[in-house]
Parts: sequence; C-alpha cells; structure tokens
Amino acid sequence: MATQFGDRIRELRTKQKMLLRHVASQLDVDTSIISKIERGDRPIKKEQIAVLAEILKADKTELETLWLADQLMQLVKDEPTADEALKTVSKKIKKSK
Amino acid sequence: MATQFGDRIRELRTKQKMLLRHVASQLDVDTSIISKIERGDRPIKKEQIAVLAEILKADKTELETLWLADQLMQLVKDEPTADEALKTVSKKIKKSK
DNA sequence: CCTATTTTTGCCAATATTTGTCAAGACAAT
DNA sequence: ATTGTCTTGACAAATATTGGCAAAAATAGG
Repeated sequence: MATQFGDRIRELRTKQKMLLRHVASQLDVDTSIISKIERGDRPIKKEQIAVLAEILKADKTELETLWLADQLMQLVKDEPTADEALKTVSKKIKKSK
Repeated sequence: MATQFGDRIRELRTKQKMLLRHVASQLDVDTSIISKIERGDRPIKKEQIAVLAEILKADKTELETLWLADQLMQLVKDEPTADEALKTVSKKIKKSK
C-alpha cells in the first residue's frame, strides 16, 4: 500500500535524477530496501529519516510529518471510532503544550 | 506510564469489587499481566478488549476508543508536528467515509 | 504487630516481528 | 540481445513482544 512518505521521497529522488543505489549506499542498505520504502512495502526507521532528508536535500520536518501521518493512518484505518480518538488526542496534545 | 484504557478498566474492576485474579482467569492469563495492563506497563491485545468488556460488563466501543487513543498518544507524544499530522489524518478519514 | 490476601515487580524462555541481504525476475531504452 | 534500473520473494539474523513464575511490596483484618 502506498504511503504519503514513500510517494514524496520518490518524487524528491527522481526529480533530482538520483538512482536508488545512490540513496541506498548513503543510507547503507540494499537498494531493495529503498525501493520498498518508496513503494510503501516497508516502513523506514525513524532515525533514517533525518539522514534521508540530508541525502535528498529535503526538509526534515516535512518528511517527519508525513511519516508520522502515515503511522497514524495505519493505526486508525478500519477503526470505527477513529474520529473520536483522534479528537481526544488532539485536545490532550494541546493541553500539554 | 499510565493509560486512559488502564485507568478505566481498573476503575470498572474495583467498583465491582472484582480481583485481578477474577479477571485474569477469565482472560486466561496470569494476574501479573492484568496488573501491568491496568498500570499501563503492558499493552493489551486488541482481541482481548472485547472479552474484557464482557467480563467487566462495560461498553466495548468505549474501551476500544480509549485503547485507540492510547495508541495514538504514544505515537505523537514528543513529536513536534503531532498537531499537523493529526489534522491531516482526520481530514483523510473524513473523506474516505 | 501478625497473618492472610492481593497486587506489583523483575527476570526468563518462547515466540513473533522486523531488518537487511541476496538472487532472480521485470521493465525500459537502445 | 544487452545494459542498467527497479521490484519481488525467500531467507537468516537481530530485535521486540509475550506470558509465566516467584519473590517482594502493599493492603486488609484481626
């Protein structure tokens, strides 16, 4: 299943005409891993996001936000009460600030 | 760390003067597991929520919602962009309905 | 205070999940 | 057909999760 994060990093990579192996070698993993991450087949590890942002000259915060949204989405999809749960969390977050 | 879910089921259990072992035996686990779940030390398995709702004569949906909110909270706490991520997910959810 | 009961805690082994590599295959361009 | 890129599935190693157990700690009732 496609992810916002994966779509975005693929876009960033291809626009710069970088190959999977360029990214892969800098992230120190096999190209297949990057391929899968871009296609949403595998999750990326949180620590890798910052490195990836550097490699792609992208905004770290943007990528982290997309990644977080993907995580949340996976958790709430198919949940009938997703709406309510999201709401209460939002409120709690705001209070703790 | 305390959870909404754990706090709630402890409340439900103690108000009915049930002991950990009553719940534990019906859920077919050691009492220590229930203790930890109530205290937020261990996650409960999703399938166990429905059973637990029966045992405690509680509203299944309420417990599931609390559980989901806990999951979300754990994911977004300490995330600077939690707010924005939550927002985009809410929007996506609404659209897909 | 003593004892009995309940709850909490730390540790362990078993199990499950995640991670990355490798090799083979698909696809595109020429 | 050849070359280079990307995708896929199978696999092993590393990591995380699970529940049980036993001892410690807390609580309740005399």
